[in-house]
Amino acid sequence: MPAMALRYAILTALIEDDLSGYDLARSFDKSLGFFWKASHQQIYRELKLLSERGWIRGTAEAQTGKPDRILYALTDNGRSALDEWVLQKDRMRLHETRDELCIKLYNLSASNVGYLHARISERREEMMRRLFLYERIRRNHYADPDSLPLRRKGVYLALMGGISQGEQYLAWCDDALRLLSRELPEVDKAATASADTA
Amino acid sequence: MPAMALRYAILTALIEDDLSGYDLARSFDKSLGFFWKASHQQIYRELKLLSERGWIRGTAEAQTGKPDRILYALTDNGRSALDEWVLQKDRMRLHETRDELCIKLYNLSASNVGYLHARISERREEMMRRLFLYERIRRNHYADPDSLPLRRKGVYLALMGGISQGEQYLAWCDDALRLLSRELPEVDKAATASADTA
DNA sequence: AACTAATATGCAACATTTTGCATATTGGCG
DNA sequence: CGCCAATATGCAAAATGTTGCATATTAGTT
Repeated sequence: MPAMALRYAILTALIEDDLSGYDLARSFDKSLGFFWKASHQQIYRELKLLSERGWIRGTAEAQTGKPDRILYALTDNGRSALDEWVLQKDRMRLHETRDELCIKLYNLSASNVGYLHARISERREEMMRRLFLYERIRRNHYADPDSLPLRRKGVYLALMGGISQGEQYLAWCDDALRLLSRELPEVDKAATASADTA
Repeated sequence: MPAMALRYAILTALIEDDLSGYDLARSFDKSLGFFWKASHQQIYRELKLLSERGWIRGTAEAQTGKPDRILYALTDNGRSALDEWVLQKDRMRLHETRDELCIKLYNLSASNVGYLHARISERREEMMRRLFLYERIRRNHYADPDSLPLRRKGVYLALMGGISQGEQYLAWCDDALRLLSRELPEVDKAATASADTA
């Protein structure tokens, strides 16, 4: 059987709560989604497969003020499939950044230094936003890690990994922006400076 | 036209040297490959397409002691396609870890804590090896970043990103291993301790 | 002389992810 | 009332990545 980590990410998301496809799509935009992204199409397709396989059970539910939705719950079969998967060998893909920006940096030149500076600034902003979110989750749910049940300690570790990686990324952005601004043509430099104070 | 970052990663690798498919496959195992991995099949397929499109030119070359190979060189068309791509909008995928291990951590339990501890140890080892490599490249080629030509400064930035991310990852592994060992059953704990000293 | 390893290239099938489109319901705004 | 936004679900095709196999050359080993 193939790797199909998304499948197990979905099962994992269903451990504590019953969720609809829509809920899952949104939760893959945060929390678990920090480590694994998925579009709603991937999720709906997978939900159908999991349902046919009997690993989850869907129940249609009428909602007031909104279209009906299907709430999915983990079955016993699904639960044990998940437990088995955790113990299965995974291919150790060690943090391949897979960010086009890195390749673009290999092409740094006078004609694109301004553009790349701007892209890194954007990423810095975006990471900042994400870190606020992480930190909020941490404060609200993981303030006292020692007192957490074992499973939540695992989630806590993943979260802390995300936070410290994010902080490292911010620091790198700052270094990169500093180096690049020294190479910026004077015109761009002025524009960037005024954008910073705006 | 689609993103196809691999295509441009290959062109980037050909900026300074002419390389064969085999050379590329190996260079995607280091250097550029820290940011973008590719199998030899992906590379050969792409080389053929790029060749047909006239962005690279392949020249068969007899070698003494080895089978013939095809050396590829960037053409002027390829060079300008690459320059244009750098300035094109990329989708900002912010460091999605995409490591199954993170999802598995969300499933931490007494029955898998030993297994997960072992997997994190492996990753720590692997990252250590990678960092040695990074550091060697840094010492040999980027010891004095200020004196580098502009393009190489970009490569330097990517490299430094890799190094500091790697160091952050090592620190996270240590934290995680410490937390997990406190949850290890006594038998496993003894086994882990003796493995450490071996 | 057969066997193994490294070099060097490639196809076909499959798995996975992304993109573009399509549809329906309800609530609020102007 | 018509339009827009959010909720909620889904198909089909294209792009991208992985796996398994196949082939050929040369060097060194058994």
